[in-house]
Parts: sequence; structure tokens; C-alpha cells
Amino acid sequence: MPTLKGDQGTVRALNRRLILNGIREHGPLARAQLAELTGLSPAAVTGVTAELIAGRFLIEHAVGVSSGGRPPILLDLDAVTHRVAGLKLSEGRLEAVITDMRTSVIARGSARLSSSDPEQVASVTASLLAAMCAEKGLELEGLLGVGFGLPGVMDGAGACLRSPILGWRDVHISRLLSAALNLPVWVDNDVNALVAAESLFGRGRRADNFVVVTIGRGIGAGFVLGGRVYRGAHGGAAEFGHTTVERDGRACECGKRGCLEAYASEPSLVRQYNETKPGARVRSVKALCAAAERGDEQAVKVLADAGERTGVALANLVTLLDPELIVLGGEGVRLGERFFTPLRRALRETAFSGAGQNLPVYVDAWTDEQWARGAASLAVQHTFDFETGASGIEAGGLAMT
Amino acid sequence: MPTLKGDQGTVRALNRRLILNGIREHGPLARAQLAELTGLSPAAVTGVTAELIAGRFLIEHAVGVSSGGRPPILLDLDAVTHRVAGLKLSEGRLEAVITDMRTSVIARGSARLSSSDPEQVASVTASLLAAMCAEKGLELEGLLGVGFGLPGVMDGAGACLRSPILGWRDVHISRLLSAALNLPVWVDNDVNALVAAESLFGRGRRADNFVVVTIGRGIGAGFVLGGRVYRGAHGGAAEFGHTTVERDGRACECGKRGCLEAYASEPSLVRQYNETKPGARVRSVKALCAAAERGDEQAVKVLADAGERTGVALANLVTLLDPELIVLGGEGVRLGERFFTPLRRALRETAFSGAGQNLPVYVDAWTDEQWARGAASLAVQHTFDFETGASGIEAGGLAMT
DNA sequence: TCCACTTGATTCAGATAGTAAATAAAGAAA
DNA sequence: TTTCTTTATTTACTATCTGAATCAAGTGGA
Repeated sequence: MPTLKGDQGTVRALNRRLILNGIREHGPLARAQLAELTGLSPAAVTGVTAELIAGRFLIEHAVGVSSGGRPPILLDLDAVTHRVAGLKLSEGRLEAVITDMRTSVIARGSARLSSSDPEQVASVTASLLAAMCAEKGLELEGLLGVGFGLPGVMDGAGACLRSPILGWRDVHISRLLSAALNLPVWVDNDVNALVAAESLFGRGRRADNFVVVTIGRGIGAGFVLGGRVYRGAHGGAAEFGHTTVERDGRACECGKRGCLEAYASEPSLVRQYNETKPGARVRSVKALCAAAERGDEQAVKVLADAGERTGVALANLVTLLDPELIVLGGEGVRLGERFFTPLRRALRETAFSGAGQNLPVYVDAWTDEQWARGAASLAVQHTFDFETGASGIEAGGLAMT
Repeated sequence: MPTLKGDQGTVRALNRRLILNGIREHGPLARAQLAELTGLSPAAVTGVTAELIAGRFLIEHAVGVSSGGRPPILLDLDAVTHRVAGLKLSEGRLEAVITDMRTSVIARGSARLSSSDPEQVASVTASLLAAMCAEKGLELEGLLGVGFGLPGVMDGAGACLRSPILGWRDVHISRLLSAALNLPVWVDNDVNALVAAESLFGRGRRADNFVVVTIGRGIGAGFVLGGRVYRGAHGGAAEFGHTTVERDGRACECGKRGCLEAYASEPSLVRQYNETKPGARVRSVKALCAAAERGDEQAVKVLADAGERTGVALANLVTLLDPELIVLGGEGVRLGERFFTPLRRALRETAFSGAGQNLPVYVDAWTDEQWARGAASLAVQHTFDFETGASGIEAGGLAMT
């Protein structure tokens, strides 16, 4: 049952969420505007906002201009009080940021990992965050929580079911982390963390249904459907890179044939180029793109073909999900327009009945700290999704321990 | 904002929903069990159930066996009091049923339509239902509501945005119907109506994430994601029949090429057989299946190929949505195992990483009144999704007018 | 400059519906 | 019988909503 129980705290929790998200989506608002927006009575808005101001989640931001009566007092998110941390785990590396409640980065740091051993990951996480806090004069214990993104499939209770990249199987990483940190921890798939970021203050700020696709070493995706991150029945949803685009096509790392990832992930692009161009020994997409820039026809062709295939696969996704918008992110945004123009064209031509015509497709400006910033959003999201009621049903992120 | 406002009635509405759905999902339950299941206090359960019994949604069903104390009084859905109607509109025909709150059919009827004119549809609907009620000694005004399923895309407010089959564009059918009937009306896409039926008392009774695929004149699908029917940003989600399975493949009625529907809809099967078998002039899938039964190799091949393509397309759907189960329905279930066995095999082989291995795939036992029964579920669903709060946010079905 | 008017925010009375704990109901077990 | 156990209801208390009245703080015309 996905439904919420109604008890003493439920009503207030619901309204707290409503008001906080109203301000998140529409910027500073006066109490009267909030009452209008949420349908609550002015009295209730006063009560809820008083609580949120006391908890330092909101501040009285400024006084607006009067339109003939008492001037409105604008309320905005308090960006100076609370802090959260976000970490992105990848093979051999841990990337971290500390952000405010708007997910603006305040501090950054990173660490090498000699192995993917979960215990080591937890202890390096703790020391990295402690060092970052010390440097900025923050107390580790003062953080509201820690978000953690990793490449793998999570269950609903903070355990990583499997991660081929990390070599994990049924690792209860969330428990290890919260033991090491003594802070609330939210762990999720890295793309879902990115989705949380887009959903809170990114392109999806006001969207209830959208899709994020990442291109890089692999091809991933994350969905917000009906206003919430969609994870599927077993946490394995949105494996966009492993949709079949060609029956009996190229072999994929996953063991199947014809996955999109076997055509359009960065390593696949390099491989395809080297296979088709006699004597080519390119080692990175950077080199591949440079070749395309120099007018190397084979390089251009590989990029265009991959973009087109991705566009068709994306069209099928759009035909199934009818999203409001699509965000493309990941290291692969450096593939540039030689990849994205064919992608957009194929998407427009292949998606069903107009759904693809006016569909905004954004290519994210990508920076290295995006992954970690996404992870921080997991912790921030928790605030905006205030667990309603003791049982925390309908909570936004994955379980905290 | 997909979030619910908390006001006076919200808490009670939430708990009413919780209790009603607890009984729907798990059969007759005693108050103590409901308290356990929902997390509510026994006192609250007493209050809510008293209200539901007074409204004749629940009855005290039987007295259970004592386990050493006072015997439990089992509560169950009241199937004898309230009635709803369901109608399915197709080209030239209107199919109707009246059901109880468990969607068991109590009366059936149908009418021919000389055109798809919306006004005519509304007036024929009214007279058909009036006749059916009269015959069974029911009062039309006594119906709780009317569900209406049609082949087309609905917006969120009861208007049909487009229906190529009916030749409709922006028809506010819901308004016409409720004017003609003077009853609450819920209109939805026909497959979504079927999804509602599966979700209430069918295969998806306890599932939060599942997929229904229908095969017939076209290929449709409907999704329940996160416990609710998913319609997408513009009502156009789940157009499974128009996902591309072959670049530059067979022409589809929609104007694109290579849609699944161009290979596996019933008319496409017939067409493919006639095209590939010299001299063949089969006119129906029935004849095609009979030919396959007689050992006609080309007929077998057409069925198997279509099944396999559908299986691959379904695998992609599974890779994206990670559902708990899949239900296959529609007239096309008569295609039989010559179609479904290749489908299942392809699904198992193509879906990502085990998701397709233990995935239950049910082929519905199909009867002619399933469509109408699905429509009735739209009205029944409304009861189980009791609009919470005056504004009715998070209501289950489409707008009533 | 003053005062009526407007708009925004708060306070207070009344209502709804929850929890916790005590109590009642009804059969089992000894 | 009496006691125990389990189920259901009643009672006292609490949180928090709405609606209406009130307070706050500006605008603008005379």
C-alpha cells in the first residue's frame, strides 16, 4: 500500500511539505501567496511557516512592494544555516561536496581508494568529510545528513543489491556509512541522485514527469514519474543503456547483444572507431572528437550513428513515458553536437505522434562535481519531502539507518 | 505539486482509503487486524469502519474463530448495496455492464452506433443504461457512478484530445455524458480502464508496479507505477504499439515505420501472411490461427515472428520499468501459444539482468465484456481512492464533471 | 496632514479526528 | 465458576485545521 496513514502529525507534515516546496518551486513568496497557492487558510500558513522559520529552514527574506495595503513579507529558503554532504563513489575514487540547502557547493574534496572494499569506503568517507568540515570551520555533527551515490542497484532499505563496477553484491552500505559517520545517510544509485538534483533545483524543478539520461562509461537513466523518483519493483528500473536497439547486434558488457550501451557509451565509441578505421588506435573520446573535428569521416560517422541510435532509443522511451522534458548529462556531453544533433533529429522523427516534437531536450553543462552535488541532493530532498508521520511512508529517498 | 493538502477532512479520508484498500487487498479483516496492518490505533479503526459501515461500503461479514479471547468480527466489502456502470466505446458499438463494488457483472447490454458523433454517443449511453436498470429493477440515479472507456488519448480534465479510431479531436465527452446521465462520470482510455480493473481485483491487486498490454486491432498498454495509473505529462504515455522495433521497417497506420503494431497487431498479422504466402487471402486471425493449426508453415512463422518481436519490445519495457508482473489481454489472447511461447522466450532472453527471469507474465482469460468491466472499475476505483480533501488532489481517476 | 481603504499577518473560538489508556464484551482454559 | 485472553469501544486529552475578528502597515485622495 503506497498510501499514507493519517495521524496527529500527518496534517502538519503534509502542509510543511506543501509550503516548503511551494517556495522551492516558485521562489520567495509571501504568506498570503502561499495560502493562495496551497489552498490553506492564512492562519495555517502562519503556523507552519513559524515552525519552519524556528527550524531555520525558511527566513524572512525581504519586504515586497505594497500594492495599496500592508507590504508582503517574502519568505525564502534559508541557505546559510543548514549544510549537507554529498559523495559519489566510482571505481577507485570518492568525490565529495558540502552544500547548502539549495545544493550550492560550499566545499569540495576527493580521495583515492585502493579498493572498493565497503569498510574502506566507509572509513575514507568519514575521514574525507571530517577533513573538509575542519577546513571550512564546520562541525561534522552539524550536517543535516549525507547523500551517497554509487553505480549500482539499490534495494529499498539502503543495501546495494549489485554493482558490477564496484564488484558488490548485497552490501549494506548505508548501515556501514551511518555507523562510520553517526549521521543520517541516504544512499542511492548515482543517476537517481542526479535526478534528485534536477528535480529539486534543476531543469525538473517544476516538472512531475521527466527523464535524465547520462552518457559516459555506461549509459544510464533516471525517471521522475508522478513527482517522485521511480525505482521499479526491485530497484532495477531505468536501465536505459541495456535496452536492445539491434537484434543480435554488438556484444555488450552485460552479456547480451545489441544493447544501446554497446553502441553509444564512450568506450564503445572508441572501440567502434578503432574497429572500422584501419590502423586507428584512438584511446579516448577526446581523441575521437578531435579526429572528428579534423574532418575524419569515420569519426564523424561513428558519432552520428551512435547519436542516431540513442535518439531512436530515446524516442521509444518518450513513446512509453510521455515526459515533460529530457535532460542529458554525464561526461558524454563532451561528445558535442556531432552526437547530439543526430540524436535530436532521430528523436523528433521517431517519437510517436507529436510527443517528440515540442519536447525540450536539455544538454547539461557538465562539471566534475555534478555527481557529488547530485548525491548531496539526496540529503536535501529529505528535507523537502519531510517524512510524514512516524512510519515515513511515501518518504522520498531510500531508507536512512 | 503532487502533494496533498492537510485540512479537516484529509486525515479521515486518508485513513478511510487505507482501511478500504486493506480489505480490498487482503480480504475480510477484523478491526484488530486492520489496526495492525495500517498502524492506526484501534480507536481510530473503530471510528473509520463505523463510518464505512454506515455508508454501506463495508459489512460485518462473519465472526471469526476465537484464539482464546473475544472472537474477531470480520469486515468485508459490501457487494450488495452499491452499483456502478461501465461502458466501452468502439467503432460503431457501445458495450455496457452494471457491476457491484467488486466489479462482478450484474447486467450487460450493448448498442449499435450509426456514427461516432459525441452527442449521439451520450444519448445512446443514457438510454442503454436506463433500459438495463429498468430490466434489473434498479434506479439509474442509484448508481454510484459511471466509468467510460474509449480508444483515444484523454487529458486530465475529461476531454478526449484525439482518437483516430473515433475521429475525435478535443471532444469534452465527460461533460456530454454527465449532462446526459446526471451521474458522476469517469472517462479514460480503454486500456487504462483495464489497468484499473487489474489493479483493483485482478492480477495487480497487491502490486504497485505492473504493466498491462493489450493485443487486438492495435497494440496498447497501460502502466501502474508507484501504485497509480501512469498517464504521462500529456496523457499520452504507454503507446507501446508505437515503439520502434525495426528502423525503416513496415509502414504503420500512424505514419511512422517499424512500429511494433505494424508487425503484431491482428490486422498486421493477416496482412503479413497474405503478403508472404503466394495466393493466400486470409481475412481474419481466426483463419490464420486455423491455418497454423493445420501445420501451415508460413502461418506458424508469422505468429512466431510477431510473438518474438513483441517479446523483445516487452523486454525493453521491462528493462525500463522493472515491473512486478505483466498482464496480456485483449482479443489477441486467442492467438494462443504459437504466439505467446516465442514472446515469453524472447522476453526472458532479452530483458536486462534477471529482471525478465522470474517475471510473471499472465495471459488473461478474455471475454467480450472485459472492456466494459474495466470501465466500471474506473467508477469503483473512485471509491477506493476516496478523494482526499475538498480539492481532490491525488484523486485516482480522471476528472468527474 | 489626515483618514478611509487595502492588503497582509495574527489571534481566537470552534470543529474534527487522532492517540493512549481504561473499560466492556465474549469466548477459552483451568 | 473464575480467570485469562483477545477484540472492540469509550473516554480524556491533544494537535491543528478553518473562519472570523483583529491587528499591522502601507497607499492615496481630500
